[in-house]
Amino acid sequence: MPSPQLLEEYCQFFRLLSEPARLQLICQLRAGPMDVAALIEATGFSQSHISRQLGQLQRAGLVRCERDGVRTIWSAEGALVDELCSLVQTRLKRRLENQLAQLQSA
Amino acid sequence: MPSPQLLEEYCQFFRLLSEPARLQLICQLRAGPMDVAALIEATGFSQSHISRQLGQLQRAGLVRCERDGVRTIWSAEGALVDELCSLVQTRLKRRLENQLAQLQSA
DNA sequence: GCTTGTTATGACCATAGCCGCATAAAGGCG
DNA sequence: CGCCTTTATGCGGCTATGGTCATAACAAGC
Repeated sequence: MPSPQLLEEYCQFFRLLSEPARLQLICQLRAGPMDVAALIEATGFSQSHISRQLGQLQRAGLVRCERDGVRTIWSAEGALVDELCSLVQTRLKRRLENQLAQLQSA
Repeated sequence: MPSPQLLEEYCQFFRLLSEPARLQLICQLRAGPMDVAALIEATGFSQSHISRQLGQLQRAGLVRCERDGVRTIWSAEGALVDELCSLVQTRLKRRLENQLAQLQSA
């Protein structure tokens, strides 16, 4: 079993992804770097909300930014989140398939 | 980008893992099936707390139970969580290595 | 049926964290 | 230096949920 500290780190990481707004921001940025105005346009979230969530993601190293004059261009870092989502998706699919099979055999 | 519904499903799944108590229960059960008394002994959590968390994990299909008389034997289902944690661990390690390298070069 | 031991659940409190509003900070332009 | 634009942040309300206590449901043995 992982140590308590490591367990806590895992949880903090998963918590970042447990918020639809944050996960959506990451996925959006995976399509390519964008500034905050574009993220507002794409997601409909408020400016302050986006800024906060990006701050959290940045501290975790999931996202980075570079300043272009007064604008801030954000981009996603690495494919980790993609891989995690892919694994979860496979799981969700299998689960639905099983439920379907049970219904059909009943 | 994933659809909003799928995004929501991902988040709900990650939220399950974002709670130290739940993740610890899963990891504990990965070592082998146990009943609630053993989980209380191993984790120090209260009986009702454990029961609630196991309920959530069961509804998500991460854990299953079989009754042995009056006892309920719980076991972890599948290696998904292990794989997810392993990916995250790799990430955490790389991140620390980078920070260390930056400190040493400074 | 009654008692005992084990697990699940309803009621409740406390707290964490999202979310918006207003505003501050920072950076460019005339 | 003022002024505007863009982003970050302090404050506060609200909701969701972790956690406990008490109790109900359930199973087994007498």
